[in-house]
Amino acid sequence: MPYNAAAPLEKMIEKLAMRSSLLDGDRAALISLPHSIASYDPGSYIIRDGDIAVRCIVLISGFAFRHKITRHGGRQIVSIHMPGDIINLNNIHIGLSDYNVQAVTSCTAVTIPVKDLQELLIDNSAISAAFFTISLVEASSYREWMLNLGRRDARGRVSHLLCEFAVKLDTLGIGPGQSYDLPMTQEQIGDAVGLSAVHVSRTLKSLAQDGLITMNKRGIGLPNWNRLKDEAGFNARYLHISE
Amino acid sequence: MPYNAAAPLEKMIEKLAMRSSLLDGDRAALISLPHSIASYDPGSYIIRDGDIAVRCIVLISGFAFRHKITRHGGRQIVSIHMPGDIINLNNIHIGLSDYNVQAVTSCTAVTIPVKDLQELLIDNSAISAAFFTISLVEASSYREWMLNLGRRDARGRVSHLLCEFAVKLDTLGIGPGQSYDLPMTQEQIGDAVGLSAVHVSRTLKSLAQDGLITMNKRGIGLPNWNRLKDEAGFNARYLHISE
DNA sequence: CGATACATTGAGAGGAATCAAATTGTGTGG
DNA sequence: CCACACAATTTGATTCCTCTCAATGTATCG
Repeated sequence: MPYNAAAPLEKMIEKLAMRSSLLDGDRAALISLPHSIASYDPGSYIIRDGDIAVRCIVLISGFAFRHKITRHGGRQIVSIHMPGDIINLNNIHIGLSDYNVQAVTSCTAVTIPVKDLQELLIDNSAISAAFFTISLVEASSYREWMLNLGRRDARGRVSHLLCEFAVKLDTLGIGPGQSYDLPMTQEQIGDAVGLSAVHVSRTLKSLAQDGLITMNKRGIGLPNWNRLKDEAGFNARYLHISE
Repeated sequence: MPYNAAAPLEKMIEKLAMRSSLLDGDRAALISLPHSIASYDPGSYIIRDGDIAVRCIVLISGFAFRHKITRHGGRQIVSIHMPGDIINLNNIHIGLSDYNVQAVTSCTAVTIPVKDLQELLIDNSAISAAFFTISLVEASSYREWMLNLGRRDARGRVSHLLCEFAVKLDTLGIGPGQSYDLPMTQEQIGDAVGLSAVHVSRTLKSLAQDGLITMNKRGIGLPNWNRLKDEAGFNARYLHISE
């Protein structure tokens, strides 16, 4: 059952289809890509800065993030990835990794030889356009994160991250929109928004006190989506989820 | 003289060729793209956040930057563009602009209908790969900027920007590497690295006092490239200039 | 029940923002 | 060549935000 065996790739295909219309033939071409399954423990590195990558890795379950580290040890998380994401999209055309990818939770992934993907892109312009578009949307997200890091205060930064998470989980059909499990420690949140873990704690508490969010354990509740969005200056447009 | 008339496109083609090997046929296909010339005054907007763009714009001379603005008026410059850059690469596949582009100096540009570019990408996989790669390199640069914004102090941020400028100008053959004209005000530098103009002034002075740079008017001298690189934690790898 | 990881809280220090003012640079026109 | 206006930079004083350090609280798990 080749089709069934390829079921994991469906998550990636759905993401691609969100970005560019794919015909049945395109889907079949994607499913027939040679690939294998890998799994990763929480905290383990999937890719290391400086690696030469020869396989593209598609996250199937779990969460992972990309990060970079300064010479002084400062860590910056640059993106957070969910099932269906290609966690090293750049390696399609650039061998050298300029970031680390680390599993947040237990992760399973599909790995595909870059060579095979490149050949597919040469043969199939629709799929090529879909991958290209994914990369352009990633860049859009990076721009919004830069705005967050450079020009918003602590409350704005944290609430913006919470908003983005809510919308992306909702798109995946994971969270109900009202509340969700945040699979990150406060230290990781801090590394994503350029704050210390301590200050993230304070900021979350402050947001909770003002009724913008509720918290229990790792769960985040969004009792007042509009006020949270307003605090964050959040506009989902940059995610280009539906045009 | 169709070839001559298309000379402006050469700048873009060189940048594409840096990223992916182009054959003579590929170059001919690019040169034959329909296009027209536009020019922009310093400070004028070339693209506005929210626009639906139907033409791609290739900078031929001058400098421009992309920026985003928060609800409270905070501005974040997310990238700085030089001759040969496509200043709205995302519009190849995404119509809606999520950022502004503003001319820093007087600029001339070539504009190409998106539709024609898309058709070219469908027909020519080598050119498609080159554009895709450009986008991936942009993303790499964004990641480095995020690290700069989130996890470096004022001196590190400013010196990192100066290093990036030096390397990019050098690649273009504009600066001699020892010194160059920085075509940005201190306010613009601040908006690029997430600082106030006042603090940029202080930081530049501090760098100059320590002998890392020299300053006169808009000119920046780099008397000690190694020490500056060290201060910035700069490693040009992320620019993927030569693999 | 300790061991460990994560979260909370407080005190203090420091970096950068803001506000305000002075200075310098740049260009224009008389 | 000077006077003027305007933009950009520099400097100082003050305030505020966030960090660091340290201590404590709270789960979770073997």
